[in-house]
This record gives sequence, structure tokens and C-alpha cells, in this order.
Amino acid sequence: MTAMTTGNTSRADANRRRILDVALAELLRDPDASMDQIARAAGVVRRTVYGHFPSREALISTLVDGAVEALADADSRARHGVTDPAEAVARSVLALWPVADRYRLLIALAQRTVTVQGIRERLAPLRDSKVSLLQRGLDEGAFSSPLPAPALAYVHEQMLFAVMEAVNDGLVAAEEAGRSATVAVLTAAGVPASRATELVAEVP
Amino acid sequence: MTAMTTGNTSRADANRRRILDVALAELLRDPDASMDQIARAAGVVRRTVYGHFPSREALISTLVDGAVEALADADSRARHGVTDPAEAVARSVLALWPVADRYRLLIALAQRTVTVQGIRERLAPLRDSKVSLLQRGLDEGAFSSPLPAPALAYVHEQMLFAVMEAVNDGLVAAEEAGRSATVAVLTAAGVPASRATELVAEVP
DNA sequence: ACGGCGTTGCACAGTAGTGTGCAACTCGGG
DNA sequence: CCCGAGTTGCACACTACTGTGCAACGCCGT
Repeated sequence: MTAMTTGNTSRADANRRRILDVALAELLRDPDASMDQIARAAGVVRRTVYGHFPSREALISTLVDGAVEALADADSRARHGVTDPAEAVARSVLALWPVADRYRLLIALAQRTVTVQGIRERLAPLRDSKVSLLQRGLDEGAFSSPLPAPALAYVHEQMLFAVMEAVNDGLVAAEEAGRSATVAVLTAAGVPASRATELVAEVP
Repeated sequence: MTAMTTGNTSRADANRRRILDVALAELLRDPDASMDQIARAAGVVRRTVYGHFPSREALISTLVDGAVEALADADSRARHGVTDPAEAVARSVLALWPVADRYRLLIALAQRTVTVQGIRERLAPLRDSKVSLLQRGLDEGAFSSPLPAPALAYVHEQMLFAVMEAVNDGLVAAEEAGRSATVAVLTAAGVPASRATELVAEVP
């Protein structure tokens, strides 16, 4: 058979995984990376990639599915049972931080001309829950901003990317980046800097 | 002559201007927009665009030059003679806001695989002056953030984009967006929300 | 109404990417 | 050892884009 649709060998599996890993990195660097670039970066020939994924779309789609799942998981797990809005945001950001690169991929692709139909839709639940959390915080007076909750959600999103870029450029140490980003996000939501720092220090 | 290198007619000039305007919008929507897309959007045939600009690169380069100039102008004009860091940031953001879409284009292109060599370099002076302003504010205690000044500059940048996206999506009214964005940026720099609001209200 | 600039439409060559078919190779497990 | 899944290399057709040449056309001022 030309393609190994039911492939299950050890190296086939390893290759598939490696292709996905490399594709994430490569597409992060350049959302228009070609199949050839990805293949070479994975130490494999283009034809082999088509053995694992029928098309570029399919490859990206697999990546998107994994990213959405990982993010939704991390977020819901982190916020489970937490009622205080500020603490919920803190926990959410801290939990999302380690998987933020995947988030970044999603946004980079979604901003682009409909690479994969419906990234935004698949991401909507996560966004919505964040918006309602922010709204609640604004209503309760825990947060304060001239921006409405949905816009504040955009701002938080972009702030994470900014800090990630700063880490990439060596402006912020990777170990403290998550905490710093969290404090920054809380501060932007109107939480006093002192309270934000304190809050982040309390979270394990 | 095939091309009108010295073209000076009224409609030729008008076309050139319109092509540039439309190209800005089109490239903002999709940094990979083809010459055909741009031409059609400008109500012109592809061949005509090549009459005004010898290549895609040249067209984009013209756009970049205009953007950098407009931004540097607005920023230096707004901050001229202002010593208080918070007020300087407020004036800067308010002045940059109306031309922020051009800024956005620059970043979108610069993030991409070297579309135009040296966008970052041409943008560096503007960034540097912003960084030193933030640094001064942090030193004087006007600002407060766990992030170093350069990272904070990234954050401010991205926050502007976030608010712009919010405006695009109808989440924030265009008239108040500039003021809201300014308050948000100041807040993120650790300026208390009340002081930030007050400050923005004072600026004409 | 005429000349010329700007524009159009079309054709062309060159480049780069996608997805597929096929034969030959390699490597590991039974 | 040898069978087969997985891989490679090459060839191919197709699509989309760039940049150029050229002839024809339209429009404006003089």
C-alpha cells in the first residue's frame, strides 16, 4: 500500500508524533511553512508526511484539535471550584501558560485567511467562559476597566503573546515568565499591583 | 512607454494613492494578499499596479516608509516637552491611536518571514524611545510592573492591537476606543485606574 | 479632433507549492 | 532469513502567483 492508513509500527508512530511536534514549531515560526519545510525539519521526505496526513489541511486540523483540547483541559482543571474572580484568573493564566505556544498557533492561523474553517468556533467555548469570568469580576468590583469584558478578554490574550515574545527575545527569564504574565494580566484588569503579586504568590 | 515612471496626470496620481490605501487595508486583512487581489480591490487591473510599482516588494516598501514616518511623527509631536511619564504615555498612545492600523501592518509584516528587510530596524528608534520612557517611569515609581521595560513595551503594543480587534468586532465604540485603550495601557503599567482615568480626561 | 498618457486585456515564461502514482529500498519482527 | 509495513526518490499534473511585452483602447487637455 502506498499510504499506511492503519499504520501501527513503532517508527511509523514515532514519525507521526515527530511530524506533529515539528509542524507545531515550524508553523509557529511561519504560518505558511510548506509541507517540504515541515518534512525536512522532521528529518523526513515530503512524501512520507502525505503518508500520515492526506493533506496540509488535515495535518493542521490535527494540530488544532490537540491544541483546543489541551487548552480547554488546562483551563477547566485550573478553575475548578474557584469562586474568587481574581484568583480564578490567576489560576487560569498560570495553567494556560505552559500550553500557550499552542494557543499562539491557533491565533496565528485563525487570524489568517481561513486556513482551517472554524478555529474561532472551536475556540469559542474557552473564550466565552473567560468572558463571563471577567464580567463577573467587573460586576463584583474585583476588576476595573473602561473596556467591556469581551474586549478585556482580547487584551488578556494579546498580553500573553507579548510576554511570550519577550521570553523569545530574552527579555524575560522563562522560569518567572508565567508568574510575571499573570501579575501583568491581573494588573491590566484593574487589580492593584500589590494585591496581584500577593495573589500569585499564594497559588501553588 | 509601457510604464509611467514619471506619471503625473490627475487620475494616475489618484490611482496611485488609491492603490496604496487599498493595499494597506488588504494587507491588513491578509498579509499574503496577491497583487491581483489588491488591484481588483482598488478597481484596477493587475497590470496597472505594476505601472505604479515595479514589484510587490516596492509597493509594500512604500507603505512601510509612510507608516514609519507617520508613527514617528505622531509620537514625537505628542510627547514633545512632556516630562511626567504617565502623561507622556497617555499623550503618546492617544496620538498613536489614529495611525495604529499602520503600526499593525508593520508588525504583521515584520512577524512574517522577512517580507521587507529591516522593518524591525526602521521601527527600532520608536520602540527604543518608548522603552526608555517606560524605564524612567518605573525608576521614578510612576509605573509598577513585574516585567522589565522592554517587555512592557511589547505588552503595550499588543494591547493596542487587542483593542483594535475589539473595535473591528464591534465590542468597543470607535469614538471612545482611543481613550479606553489609553486607560487600559496605563493601568497595565501599574497606574491606579482612578489616576489613569483622570489623566486621560485632562489631555485634550 | 488629435496626440499622448494612462489604462486595459492578453499572452507568456518562470517559480513554487500541492497532492498523487509507482518502483525501489530498508529495517525490524516472526 | 525473509515478508511486509514504512520509507524514499522521482515523475507527473495541476494550481496560483509574479513580472514582463505588446497592441489596443479611452479619456483629457489643447
